[in-house]
Amino acid sequence: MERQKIKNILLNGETSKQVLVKGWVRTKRGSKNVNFIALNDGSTIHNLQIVADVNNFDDEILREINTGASLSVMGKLEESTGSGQKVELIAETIELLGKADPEKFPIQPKKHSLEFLRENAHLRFRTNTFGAVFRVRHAMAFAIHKYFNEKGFYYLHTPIVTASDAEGAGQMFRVSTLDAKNPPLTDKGSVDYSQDFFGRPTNLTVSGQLEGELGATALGEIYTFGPTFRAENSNTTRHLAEFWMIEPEMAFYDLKDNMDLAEEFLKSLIKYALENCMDDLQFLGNRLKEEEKNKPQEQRSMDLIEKLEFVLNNDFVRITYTEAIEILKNSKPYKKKKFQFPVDWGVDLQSEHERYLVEKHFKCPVILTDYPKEIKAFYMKQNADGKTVGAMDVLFPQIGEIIGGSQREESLEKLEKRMKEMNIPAEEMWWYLDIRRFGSVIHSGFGLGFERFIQFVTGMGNIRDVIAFPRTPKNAEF
RNA sequence: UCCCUAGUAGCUCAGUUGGUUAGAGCGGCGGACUGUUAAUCCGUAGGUCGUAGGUUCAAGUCCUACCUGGGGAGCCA
Repeated sequence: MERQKIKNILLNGETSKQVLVKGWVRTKRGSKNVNFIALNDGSTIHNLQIVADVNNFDDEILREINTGASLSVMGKLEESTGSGQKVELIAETIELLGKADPEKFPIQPKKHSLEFLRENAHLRFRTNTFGAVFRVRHAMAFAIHKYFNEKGFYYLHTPIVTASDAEGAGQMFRVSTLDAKNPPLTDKGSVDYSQDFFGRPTNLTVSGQLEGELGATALGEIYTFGPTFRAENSNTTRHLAEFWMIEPEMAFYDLKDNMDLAEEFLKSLIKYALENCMDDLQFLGNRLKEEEKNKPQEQRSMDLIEKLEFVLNNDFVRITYTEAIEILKNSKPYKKKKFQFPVDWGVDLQSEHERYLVEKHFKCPVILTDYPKEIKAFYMKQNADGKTVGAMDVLFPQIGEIIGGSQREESLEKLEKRMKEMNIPAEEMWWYLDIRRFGSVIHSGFGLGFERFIQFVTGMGNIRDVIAFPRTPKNAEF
């Protein structure tokens, strides 16, 4: 007999039919004559209720059906006489596939703190919350590929190991096969990387963008979706040392095209989540409400599903950096000196400023554009005013910057000049400059932090709870 | 990296101005129960109070250092 998924049975199972299911026990309840087993197989957040007549089974096997144990159950699907579920499985045979010692299995049928579950990341998939998060995460990854594929973008695999350290996106992880205790040295006493595996210093990538531009200026539109590594000592709810990033890069796109794409892209993902993950989103929404029950009203977040629908149905606000500075200077917290950091044209916006704009002033996702060139990367399109560059950051409530992107400088001359000003070694990046030498075109792109986006969709407050095995400073367990 | 905060039973936490033998709920185990919904009821076991020093007649409680977690900031996605 073929095994059926619980999702399928709950959706369109026919009563009086013989079915076979396999899964893990969430709880077992019982009385003298009958035992109820909530079985979950990961296909859905919902459990299938198994009804076991005590008289039909050995005491031995019933005793070993504990939370966490795995079972194979065959029986007849029937309408449930109890409330809480439409159908239930009247067990005829139960095979205990794997025991779970109730004294040792850490996941109990009760509420666990997210901190505790993080320390049991290998088992936390077995909880409702993490089951929901990882099903949604999968759906979003799939929706990303679907969106770009339908738009004619090509999925480009940019390298994980890179020799360029000029990407300017923070500290990198060194990749080396040299003996760390006793590395070969040059005459001058520094480490001789010419003897290393690649014959030069190499690192894990901090961005696939530069290689992405090479692909885009031939294939037209590409995107990357891969792991990214930053060796920053960041200890926040929004940072990981290893995270996943989506980086589309498009030839012939100017900054406005870039913004249009970013907005349409985000909305299509949210739409996909609402259409395909409603069960899980509802659970996550309730979880969030429960968690925030003790918070004062004004600190509570909007209902998860309402929030997603709101973002889907409203245009993102688009303003320039200069306009944002004006708004901040006229704001109440600025006048009352509530901001901790200064607001002046030329300084980078702090999270408190971004939060004010998004959460208080506009109450809506905001795209900020045209930042001062001094606070942005060398490759961004230099605007005619000589002061700003064609950058765009998409700011979301609670998460902050979810997308960072720009139109890229396509003029070889201007780019080389800017690199010189910023002390970026042009010789090492000859390949990056070559696309400006040969058939240069305007082009744009952006990077979406996948985990930050999953935080937004699931309402999870800590980025470590939306990736299976988080890598953070001092933590690489599992 | 900086600031704040926490670490007591398997989990979540209480533990008074330092004072005798360290507490609860949940979970586990044993039993009861006519179909339960994180079932309920009765009983029971379970602790090097994060680690190392120090102050004191006396430290879970006070002090110092370190470790780990959480929140915030910076850096960024």
